[in-house]
Parts: sequence; structure tokens; C-alpha cells
Amino acid sequence: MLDSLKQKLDTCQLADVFRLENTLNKIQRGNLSQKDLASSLAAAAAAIEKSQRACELRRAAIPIKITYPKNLPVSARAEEITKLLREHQVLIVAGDTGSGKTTQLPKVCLEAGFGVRGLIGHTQPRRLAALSVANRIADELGVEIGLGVGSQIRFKDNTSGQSFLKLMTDGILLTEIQQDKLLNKYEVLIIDEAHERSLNIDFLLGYLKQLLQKRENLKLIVTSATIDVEKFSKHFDNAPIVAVSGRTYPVETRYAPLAESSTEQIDDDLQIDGIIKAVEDIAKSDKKKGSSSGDILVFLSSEREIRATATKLRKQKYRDVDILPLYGRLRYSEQIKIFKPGLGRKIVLATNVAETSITVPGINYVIDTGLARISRYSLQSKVQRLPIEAISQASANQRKGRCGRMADGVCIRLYAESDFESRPEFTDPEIMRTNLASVILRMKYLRLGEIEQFPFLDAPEPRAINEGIKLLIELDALSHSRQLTQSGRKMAVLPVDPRYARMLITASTQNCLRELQIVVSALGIQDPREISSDNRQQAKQQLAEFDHEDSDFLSLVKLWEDYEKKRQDLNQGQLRKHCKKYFLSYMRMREWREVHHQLLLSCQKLGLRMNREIGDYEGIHKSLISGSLNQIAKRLDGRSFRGNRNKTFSLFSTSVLANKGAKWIVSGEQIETSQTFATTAAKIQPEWIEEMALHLVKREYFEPHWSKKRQQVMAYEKVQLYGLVIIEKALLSYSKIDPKTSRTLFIQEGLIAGEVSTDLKIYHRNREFLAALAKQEEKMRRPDLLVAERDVAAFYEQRLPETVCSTRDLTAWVRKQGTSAEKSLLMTVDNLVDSDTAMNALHSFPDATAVHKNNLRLEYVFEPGSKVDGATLEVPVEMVSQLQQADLDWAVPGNLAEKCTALIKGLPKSRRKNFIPVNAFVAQACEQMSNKDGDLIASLLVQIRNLKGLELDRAEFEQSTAACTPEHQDSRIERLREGDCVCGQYSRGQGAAPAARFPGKRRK
DNA sequence: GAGGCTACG
Repeated sequence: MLDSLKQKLDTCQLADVFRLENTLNKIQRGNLSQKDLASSLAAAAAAIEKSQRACELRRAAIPIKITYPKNLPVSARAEEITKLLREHQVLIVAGDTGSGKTTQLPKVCLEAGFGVRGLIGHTQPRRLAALSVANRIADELGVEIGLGVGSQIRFKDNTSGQSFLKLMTDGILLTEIQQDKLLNKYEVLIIDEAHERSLNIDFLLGYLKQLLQKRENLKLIVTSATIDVEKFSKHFDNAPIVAVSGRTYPVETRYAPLAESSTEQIDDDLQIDGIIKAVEDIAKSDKKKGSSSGDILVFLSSEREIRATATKLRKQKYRDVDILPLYGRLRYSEQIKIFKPGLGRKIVLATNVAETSITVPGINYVIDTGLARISRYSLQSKVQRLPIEAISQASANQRKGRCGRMADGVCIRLYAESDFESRPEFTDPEIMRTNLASVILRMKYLRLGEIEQFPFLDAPEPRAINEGIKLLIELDALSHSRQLTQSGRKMAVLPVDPRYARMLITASTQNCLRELQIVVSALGIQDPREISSDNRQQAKQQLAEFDHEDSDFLSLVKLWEDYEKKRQDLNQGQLRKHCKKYFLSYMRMREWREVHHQLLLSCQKLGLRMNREIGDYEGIHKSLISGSLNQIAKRLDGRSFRGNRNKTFSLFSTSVLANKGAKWIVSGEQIETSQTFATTAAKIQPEWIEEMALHLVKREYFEPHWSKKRQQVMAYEKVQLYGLVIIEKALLSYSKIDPKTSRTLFIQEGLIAGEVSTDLKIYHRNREFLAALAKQEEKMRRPDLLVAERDVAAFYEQRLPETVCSTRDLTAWVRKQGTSAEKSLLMTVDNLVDSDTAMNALHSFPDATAVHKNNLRLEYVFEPGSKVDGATLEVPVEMVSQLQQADLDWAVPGNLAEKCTALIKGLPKSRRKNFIPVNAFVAQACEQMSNKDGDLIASLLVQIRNLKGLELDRAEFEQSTAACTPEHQDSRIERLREGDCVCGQYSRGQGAAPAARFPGKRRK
């Protein structure tokens, strides 16, 4: 039973085989009871039967007899292709327009027996093509569209269980991978128009190369114009190539260069003259032939050029000629004029739309300027650019091929043949010209491994891959370690650009998802407002009704809301009229609604939170900023803005903010054409940018300082995003940012400077203690001798935990620790002053001295240069007459040595040399000196006699002090009389802070 | 003072 079921797997749906095989294997392995075995087998048999029935349903839908139109070149090759398809997994079919490959290949697959066990999937780059190809094939097969032949594009799934063939856009197939990585429901895949090398196609071809190894029963047909076909073959391990000729008429190529040399600048006028001449040549030769048939298609590079050319051509007043512009943004009603018969000859002036997207019928002549705007992504400025470039040979030939579809054609190239020959063979594939963020996000989501290893047809540069990754990190789809984030997973499944997906995700947390769905769906489609140079005034006036004064995005929301109301109130005819009145494209408004609806469903599925109340300005614009971190800017002057990465750009005149004074803006899109322009924009606050760019901003802190007002350490912050200063100088608490510095500053500028406002007892007690010590130092004229700031700082640093860096921290810590903290913070001489000499010195500077049994107060001031500087003895007036020099000389023992040194150094050189080294002598002398010998000089003379055996005269000291000149300050002793004061001054060195001075003595 | 073209559970 099990074996017979296993055999039946070959007739099941491919999509079911893997699952059914697993079930059967489980039954075989599992030691099931007799009863369970029977029921399991029955269930498996039923499932297999169901799958077989699905095959039968398909088989029944496929016409038994398949015929090919005889006149199509591919028809003759049907048999050969069938054979190759059976023998090979991959087949490359090369064929130009009119070969019939697009319509006939699916039929060949059917005839070869495919389409029963799985779908034949057939992709097209454009929606319209997918639908029309589906119709034509259904027609030719005589089956109903939507049943046997199905189709699926973004908003329309027109397939059924019977479908054996499915036409779809390549984007649809791409998203199907996310549901079924093996694409199990397909038996054959046809990737059409591979030569267009869109991002989608390149990704699919890379993905399929890997998939083919895992799915041996999958067949792949890649079709392309006859451009670089070997490349596709090589990519798929030398897959066979079937080249099918196109069914076209010969096209004559004429070269009519505008300039003598290719380096010469070609301006608009020169080009228009060339076009006029070409048109007139065509008219002349037609006249000669006597036939005047055939329309002319002129390829130009931009809308502006087309307008200028059209104006000039119309001025020529040709008879029976219609001048018809054709470009993507052109109003639909204008576009369809090319399909309607007109007065006579049509001259269609077109951009690249006419190269692939729109087929202009009845063209016999092509005039090619050889130029096009080509989208490129600047890795440097991260801005999309649209430079006008010389097109590739392949593109020129594609343009040429636009004539000669119905009869012989002529292609006039407005450049030299040598110019053509020198051009690149192929246009760079899109993957080389665009930001890779969306591709990378998709690959991450599908876990396809390293991007560098992925088998792309043309591998993007590592630099470009890095840029894509950077953008995804900016959008927080990837972490800094390049892992898919939670929001990245959501972004991958939202059917919009990663940037827009980010906006939606942010919006769900900012309570404005409803608004962002409206905005994002609008940004994703072409602007539904049909504004052109001929209706600008009027259109702007009408649409001004919906203008929001600060935000183009909110103007869109207003427009949407009004339209939704009208849509419910009006019938279709009235609605169309409404659109016309407001210069809205009915079709694009519909597309807006369709995209919006799709987003609504996607967001719902992801569980993104929808807001019921109206989203506020701040939230909406923060959401926009989150997806536009490279598009924010600060106004420089007038129209120009400075964006990040040091780029400048202008605001396009269509923005409500144009010519207004918004200082900061976010823009939806920036494109570099003749200069860089931002189109949609809104006024924002720089703080919003910071909030949305927390993972990217660079912060610098400066001027950390103690703030008495805030009782903590503050600093200023400068915030930059990609080089743009968002916040110049913001005051903030510094303790979290740099606790170490903050603690140091708290100690120095707060605790030590005494700027801490607290009622902590220990703080005040220490302040008093330090004041007492400072007083003591003043006596000694040695600030910092007992306790320097650094000692106090070290004291606190040792005792305060690192987290304490503000008054509040200190209070909290002391309260928490209680007495132990107070004990450890208590300053004493023992734990603060550690110099023995300093301790001794304390006794040498008494607060009072006994003079004639009176205790007189001594006061010390350390204020060099000031009259009160020095020690001052307070003498009652009645005692002044009794006062002697000796009383003053011995009053402050601490000054003794210095006074002696000064005296010795003041001696003439011949004397002075006896005392070298002076310090040693003075130290020895001072030990013996006392008031017993009289005054200071007398006592010193005694010691000079005792120690050196020299007899000096008192006058020698007194002379020397008088002889002292200012030039010899380091040995100068001056005695100055100032009123009733006697003071001695002594200074060491010039300019430097005096280290010690002779105390001044003042009599009151 | 001025916008090439596509595409998406």
C-alpha cells in the first residue's frame, strides 16, 4: 500500500509532493498500531487523490490541440524548443520584437506537457504588459481569461485553481518568494524581457540560479532581446540559446551629427535646428517619392526639452502635422493622442517612455538625439541623480527598432557614427545605478547569506553594498552588527520602499499611522496633481484649497480627505468632473487609493497600531523624519538649504514652504538634475531630528561646569547628524555623561569653592575647619602649605563614591550611610595635613606675643602689594613709645630664618662670601639666636662671631639695606616710612609670585 | 527657478 502511494506521488501537484512524501515517510518510520496505520494511510491516500484531482482539473483546462500562428518566427522552432526544454533545465530564448516569443513560448511549454503538475509562471516587467499578454494568450488558446490563463499584478489577482499559466509582473514573483522560498507551485518559469536588467530581474535571475539546484523539476526560460545573450547562458552554466529572428522591416540608419566634433557643446537651439532639419529632410524625400506616410518619433531627454522643441516646431507652421509631446508626467488625455488618428503626419516628441513602456504605433521615422536622463545614485552625497547622458549602443538600437515594425523605417541619429561606435555597448544594469537597500533587506529577510556571495549577473560593487547596508542601519532595519532588527522584519514585508516602510513603523508608535498611510501611498505613486507649465497658475490656485501652510505632506492628507468625502457623495461622472476641476488625475487618484488600501491591509497584518484620533503635527513629521534622516536640512538663505553630508539644495517652487522662512525642514525626496532639488517638504523642529536619529547622531560636550543654580555639574552639548549641526549648544546635566569629570568638578567647584547649598552638618563643619587652616597659612605667608586644594580634593575623592557628583547625590549618600559617612568625611589635622614641617611651622606663627608683659595681638594678612600685607602687631597707643625694635624682631619666630637670610644676602659681596652656603649658616645661627642678645641684628652679630669668628659692624647691615637698588630685588631690604607704619619688604624674583616676604611691622 | 522610466502578499 505504502509503495503504491509513493508511486502516485509522480502524478501529484509539485507543490504537494514534498509534504506528501514527508507524510508517507513518517508512516513508514513510525511504529504505528494497526488501527493508526490504517487511518494514516487512508488520510494520505485521500490527500494524494486530492492533489491528483487538482492536476486533472488543470489538464482538463488545457486545450488538447495547440496551434501556432504561422507568420511568427518562433512557431517554426516550437519542436526544437520543446526538445531542448525536455533535455535542459534552463533555456535562453533570444528574439527581437515580433518574434512571437512572449506569446508562443507558454504554448510551447503546454505542448511539452508542462502546466499540469504545476503552474507555468510568466513574468513581465510592466503591469500593462502582463495583462495584455495574458489576454492575447487566453485568446489564442481559446480559454477564458482568469481561468486557464490567469494574471496577477499589484492590485488584481485574476487566477484560479484551474490556471495552468500565470502572467504576472516580476515584482509579484519576487514577493511570492517570501511565502514559498522554493516556488513549489511552479513547474516552469519564464522570465521575459531579461535584457531590461531591472533590479527585479537581476535579483530573480540570481535567486533562480540557486533555486534550480534545489528544484530539479523546475524549468526556466529566460527570454531577451538579442542583446548580450551569452551572458545569460553563461550565468546558467552554459544553458542552450535559441535565437529567434524578429519579424521586422529593415531600418536605414543615417547619421546627422549636430556638431563638427563630439566635444563641442550642444545647446538646445542647435539640437532643435537639427531636429527641424531632419524633419524637413524626411518631408523632402517623401515628396520625391510622392508618398507622405509615416509618423516621426523623436527621442529627447527631458520634459523641458520636449516643450522647447514642440514650441519651436509649431512655429514652423507645417501643414497637416500634429506635434505631440509624450512623457511620463504628461496628462493621460494628452498621452492617448498618440493613438488617435490626427490631421496628417504625427511628430511625437518623447522621452525614454517610448523606448520600452509605450509603443507608439505607425512610426516610420525615428530621430534620436542620443541622449537620456539616466538615474544614478551618488554614493558620495547619497542622493539620486538624473544626469543627461549619452545612451548606450543597445539603447540607441532599441530606439531605432521603434520604427520598421509595419514597414521599412529610417533612423536619423543626431550624432556621428564614430560617436555611436565609441559608446558603451550596454546601459549599466539598474543594480549598478541604484541604492541596494531594498534588495539587501529582502535578502536578509530570506536569509540568503552574504550579499557578496550571491550569484548576481553583475555583482554590485562592495562600496554600493555597504551603502545599502548603511541606509538600512540608518533606518534601523539592520543593527550596527548588520543583523535584521525587529522592525527590519516588518519593513521587509511592507510593499513600499524601506524608507517609507520605516515611516509607517514609526507612525504606529507616534499615533499617526492613519495619516502616514495616506502620505506614504502618495509618495509611492506619481503625483496625482497634474500641473504643467501651461496650467500652473490655475492649477496652483485651485489646489491651494488643500495647502497646509507648513507641510506639503499634510497638504496631501487634506487633499485625500476631501477626495474621500467627495468619492462617497458623488457618482463616478461627478467625481471625474471634480478631478478635472482640481487638476487631479482620476487614474492616479484611483491608484493612490489602491496603494493605500494595500498598505492598510499590510499594516493590519503586521499588527501596527492604528490611531483613532487625529495624528498630531509632531508625530506625523517625526515619522517622516525617521525615514528621511538624509533629507533634513537647515535654511541657509532664500531658497537654499544646507543638508547633511555638507550638501546644499533648493526647495522646489511647488512646495508650500518655497519662499517662506522655515528654518528646519524635512523633505520627502531629493533629486539632482541641473541642481539638487527637494520636492515635498515640511517645517520641523531640530529636536525631532535628534529624537529620531538617536542611533546616528554624534554628540560633543563642552564647557563642563559647576552650576550653583542647579547644584550639579552641567555642560553644553553639540549634536550633529552626518555633519549637520542639529543642536548648537544645549545645556544639560553632565553627571550621566561623564561621572568622573562631574565628580571632580563637583568637588572642586562645588565642595571646595563652597558653593554647595546644603544643610549637611559635616559640610559646614569641614568648611570651618578649612577656614581655620587657611588662616594659619596666612600667618606663614605660605598658602597651600598646610592644605592645598588638591589635598582637599584628594580627601573627598578618596571618600566619596564615584556616583556622587551633585549636591543631591551627596545628601542622598550621606543620609543613606548615616554616621559612618559623616565620620569618614570629617576633616582633621591628622587626616588632612601630613607635613611635619608644616606642623612645626604652626607654632612659629603665634596669634599673640608678649611685649613688656602685655599680650599683644598679632594679625597676619597675605596680600602682597597691599599696605596691610604681612604681620601686624596691634599696639595700644600708650605703649608705642616703649616699643623697641627687639619687640618686633622676635614677635614671629617663624620669620626668623628668612629675615636672617635676607640680612646676610644684603651684605656686600666681600662680606657675603663668608657665609656660603647662606641657608646652612642661617639654620645653624637661628638655633642659637634669641632675644637675650638684644634685637635681631645684635643676636645675629653674636652668632657670626661665634660661628665664623668674624666681627661685623651693625652698620654694615643697615648700610646694605639702604644701598639696595631695585635692580637687585632678590637681595633688597627696604625700610619705608609711611605715616606711623614701619614695614620691611622683601621679595624674591620678578614677576613670579612672591614665595615669602618679610613681614611688615606696623605701629598703630 | 524647473522632474527620466518602471515596480510590490
